[in-house]
Amino acid sequence: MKNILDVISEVPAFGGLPVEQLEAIRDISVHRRFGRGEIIFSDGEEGKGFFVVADGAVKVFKVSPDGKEQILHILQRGEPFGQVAVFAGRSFPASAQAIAKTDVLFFPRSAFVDLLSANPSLALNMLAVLSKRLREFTVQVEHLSLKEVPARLAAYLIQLSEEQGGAERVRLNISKGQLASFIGTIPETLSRMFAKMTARKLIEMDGRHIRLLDRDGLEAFAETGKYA
Amino acid sequence: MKNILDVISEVPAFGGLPVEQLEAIRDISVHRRFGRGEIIFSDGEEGKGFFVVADGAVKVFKVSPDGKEQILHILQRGEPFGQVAVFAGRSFPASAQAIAKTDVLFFPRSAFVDLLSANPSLALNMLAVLSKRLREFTVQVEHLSLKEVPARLAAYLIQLSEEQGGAERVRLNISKGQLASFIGTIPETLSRMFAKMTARKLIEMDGRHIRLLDRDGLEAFAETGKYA
DNA sequence: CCTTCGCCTTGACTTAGATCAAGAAATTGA
DNA sequence: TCAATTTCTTGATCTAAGTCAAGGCGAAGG
Repeated sequence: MKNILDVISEVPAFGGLPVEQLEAIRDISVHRRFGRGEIIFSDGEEGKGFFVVADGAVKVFKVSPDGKEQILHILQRGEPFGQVAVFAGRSFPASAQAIAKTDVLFFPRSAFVDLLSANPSLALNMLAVLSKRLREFTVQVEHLSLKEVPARLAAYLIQLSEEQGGAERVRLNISKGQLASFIGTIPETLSRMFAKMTARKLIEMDGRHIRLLDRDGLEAFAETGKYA
Repeated sequence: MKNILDVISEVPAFGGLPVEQLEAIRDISVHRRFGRGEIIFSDGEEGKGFFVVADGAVKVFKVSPDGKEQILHILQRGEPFGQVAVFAGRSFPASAQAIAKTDVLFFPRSAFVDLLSANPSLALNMLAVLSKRLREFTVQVEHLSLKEVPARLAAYLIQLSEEQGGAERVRLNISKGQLASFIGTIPETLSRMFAKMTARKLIEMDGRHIRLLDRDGLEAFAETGKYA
């Protein structure tokens, strides 16, 4: 893993802070490492602090009594998770698991709250981060409730392409099974949708690589769920 | 409407603040009134500030292209809404409508951000409010994705009873049509579920009043969606 | 008091997507 | 490198819940 201060300075939530601030943040952080598949915390567990992904990737998810899972968020380098337990209610509202070998920084609650109290701009940054996550949730609820699976998948692919610089050829950063869980369906259904979109010449698939052949078609598809 | 300072002092987000603080908050607030059915803001619109319900009730919702709506939140007196646009991205992530004659207090962005900067404890309060809402969203996503309609309805009734002091007889504070939209279904389906739960002697209905006859049964139902 | 309008309920039917089952590919690790 | 395990795909079937259609019922106004 890189120098901790470098990692911290690249975290959006800590953006625009003076160096002394970043050093103070570094000084309260604790480095921890998780292997692929390791649980970082579980739904309902008491949270003594929150985390930032330094390297690797983490999924945050809920599980139903019969074992089906819904992924709420996939976190990459620089993204914080577990803050809800720090600012309200103390318990984690979902579970978190490393989906690759992962380095995280842990920030103990009280030390971090002290920093916040001394630092309005850090607090405003955190408000921005939580607000962004709330915005993402509104989209997730909208999708689950008002859109069908093909539309959710199309929207995901377009978003993925945007994250990867608008490339025509995108690479899934998670397995198809995980993707199914993220968009709120099961692998069988996802597989059928990929087949259907391929047949309609909207995409072309090669393992984890997907070529977006008809972005306008996909966008129309994401909007209405109907074939253009 | 009551004295503005009284309203502000009862807002959880402003809890525990000294009087001068509350007065400063009052001094930047703008009182506005909306009739039943009036739109307060629309999805995507630029947000110049956020709101607190002083009296009445507000729904925050998303609409699909074909007009179906999903309610994200019902807000009662003292609850803030529209903060996301203030702290991240500037546009409102959903629409808001008064569902009764409603008084709101409006807080302009920059004046409020100034207060936050000067006031770490106000910022911490806001972090707690946003975190609470994030927690609610995790439950909503879990319900939409992993539970069936009867389970979502049972969970809603139990929550409603808790909000009304654990009473056995609860009163719906929204119409059944709105309730359907809130739990992510349509009025016809909701109606059938009520009929089924009544037949199973889990509840007894009389207009907007519902008697919870078998709380354990409902809780089991909320958990598994199966009849105990 | 009766009429009207919005809200709710009930019935018949359709459908998106889940489940069950089996096999094919791909990854892992010995 | 090859066996083992996991992940993905495809087919057949099932089911929860949405759609369409028709009536009932209660609150609000003439």
